[in-house]
Amino acid sequence: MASLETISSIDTAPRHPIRLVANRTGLTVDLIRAWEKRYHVVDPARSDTKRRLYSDYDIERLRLIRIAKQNGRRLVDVAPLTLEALRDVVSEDSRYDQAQENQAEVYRPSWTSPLESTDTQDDIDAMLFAVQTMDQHRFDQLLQEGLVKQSLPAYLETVIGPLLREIGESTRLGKLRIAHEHMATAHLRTFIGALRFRETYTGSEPKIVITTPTGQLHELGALMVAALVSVDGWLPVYLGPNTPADEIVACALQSGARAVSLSLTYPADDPRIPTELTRLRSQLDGKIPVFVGGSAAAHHHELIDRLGIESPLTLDALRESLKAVRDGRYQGSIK
Amino acid sequence: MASLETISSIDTAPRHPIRLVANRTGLTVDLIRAWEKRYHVVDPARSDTKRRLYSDYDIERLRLIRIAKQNGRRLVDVAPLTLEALRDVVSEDSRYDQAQENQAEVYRPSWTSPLESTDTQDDIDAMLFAVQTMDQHRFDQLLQEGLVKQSLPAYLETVIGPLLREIGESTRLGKLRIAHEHMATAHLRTFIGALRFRETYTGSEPKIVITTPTGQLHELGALMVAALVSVDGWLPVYLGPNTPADEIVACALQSGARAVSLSLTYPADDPRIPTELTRLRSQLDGKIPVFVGGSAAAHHHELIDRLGIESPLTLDALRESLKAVRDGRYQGSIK
DNA sequence: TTTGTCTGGACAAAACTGGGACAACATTGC
DNA sequence: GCAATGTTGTCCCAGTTTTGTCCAGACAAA
Repeated sequence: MASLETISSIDTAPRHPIRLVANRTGLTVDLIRAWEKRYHVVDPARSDTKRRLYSDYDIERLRLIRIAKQNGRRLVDVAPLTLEALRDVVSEDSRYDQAQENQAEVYRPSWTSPLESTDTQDDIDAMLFAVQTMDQHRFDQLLQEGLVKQSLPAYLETVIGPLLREIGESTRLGKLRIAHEHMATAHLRTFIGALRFRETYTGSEPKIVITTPTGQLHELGALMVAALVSVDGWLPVYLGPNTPADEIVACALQSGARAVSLSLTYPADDPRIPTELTRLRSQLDGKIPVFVGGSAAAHHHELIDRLGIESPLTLDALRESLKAVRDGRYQGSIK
Repeated sequence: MASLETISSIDTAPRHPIRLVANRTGLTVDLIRAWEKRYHVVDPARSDTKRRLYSDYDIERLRLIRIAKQNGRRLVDVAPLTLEALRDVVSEDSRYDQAQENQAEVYRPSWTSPLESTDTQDDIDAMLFAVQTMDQHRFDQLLQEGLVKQSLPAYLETVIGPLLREIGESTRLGKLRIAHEHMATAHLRTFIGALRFRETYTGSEPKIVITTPTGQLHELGALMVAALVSVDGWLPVYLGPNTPADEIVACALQSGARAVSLSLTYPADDPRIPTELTRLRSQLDGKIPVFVGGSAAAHHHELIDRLGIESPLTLDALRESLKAVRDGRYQGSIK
């Protein structure tokens, strides 16, 4: 295996013991050995006392295979694939998977496991418990672990989003203290903020300005969008929350952005929103599309339609629209 | 005075008995000796009566090795590593999914002199320029590079702090737009927030609650403190900005924190500050010291003194006071 | 005196290895 | 539908390596 030509820059030097591989991939030690025994999923080098020694390349393979399985692939099918082929399979699944998420239960083949949904709910519950017990360290750990199991877009949609809603809800109902919510929010701000730096930038990516308009102080939704679009080859110009329309325009023009994305959450009926949106749309070159999302976007449905602003209903819909923009296929308000 | 920092600011003077080392690292005395016997993990100096005397350097090594083991490394593999190599291994392991693409080629223009003599003001100017040109990517790059040149505490004190002040000042004078400031602030929020995860935690660190009181919406100062104290072996419970006194108390008690730190910046004369501070001090067990810092702390000098709240003038003074608390040497308001 | 540290060695628990068994479940063929 | 077959995660075993703990007797510190 050491002679495998690797296009990617992943290190093939064998050095990691099996326990560490288990930690990183979320697989059990037994399972890693079983996979090797049955399908030669990996073929680790050995120490002088026959201990298995894995390379970074092996770990990445195992991680991807785990995600592929989570998406319903069979081990037999994915085991022989190269790393590149695995990447393709996984990224393809992540989108298809989410599209199905929004469809009727009936059509769902058995392999889009009940396991997955209960599994993620378990994860979220565990995170809520960590928040409730003020265990910031555990909270971070759970967030990191969850990310191993699926692709970034799927993770944002199925874990982070629901988690944010549940934290908000629990605080409103008094199940969590304000201090708990503060802690969780502050930590998520750091965590989500770091997500987009998992991607590598070449400098030639199209830019997108991401923020929230005046009066909207909650930035996590916008930050999620920034992480999300990074995956699809955008370079976010992230401005944080509460940016006046004029400033958004100035920023978009100066940076040469190809799109603008806003997040609306709370308060939903802020009277400044219509003013700001109108102002923004009118000052921007018509070629720069504006996207609006977040739970409060629905409250301004008519206005948004009238202004010719896009308002995708899911993160996945946003991704698709942005791909059209990026590839030059965007042509005004589609809807 | 030229800022010639030693590569690592860790003291190599041998002075700690084995018991203290065990307490600080969470290892048993027997184990420390066993590791030395079998793998020469450390090679402590000896007193004239053959007692082992460990340096801060040794302690750091042992701490890291313990964490490496928790991550699944084998003792045989990590024992021979240098402190720097250990740091790399550990931070790689605990943040395995954090893409480290910082290996980008460093083409250093001929006009920049060698690393040591580069003036920090030049760095800050370059950062300001990146902000002004909305070059977020470059801004991030400069931040990362600057961090390599010095220790984290020194970096916060000499680069990040001044940078924040200059950005604020420039915005007020109209040299920067609000959009620029937003971009910079949002990015720094992510960057500083991630800093404390350069450190690794064993779970046995004393905790410190860090936040800003009601009305204080700027969190970067508090976040800097969180990053800072992580270096000295504290586990920050970071609550973000704008936390009511009652919630701070609840959080401190629930998490079993050994200290509380607040940051005051703007507005300096908010009438809620005295109320909140008084409330906080009176509700907290007298054994939990409260520290207040930030540019607005001076405005409340008398009150702070009267309440017996600590108000160290520099980040360094804060570190020292916290060390006293951590090692049980704290005894009420010292001043 | 009492408590803590030292050395060297013994011992036991934990972890890893190859091999195999087995139950849960999915798929296929009828 | 139902039975046969295939897939896959988990567990058990016995032998080896690695690692944590304990002990005894000598000495040092408080």
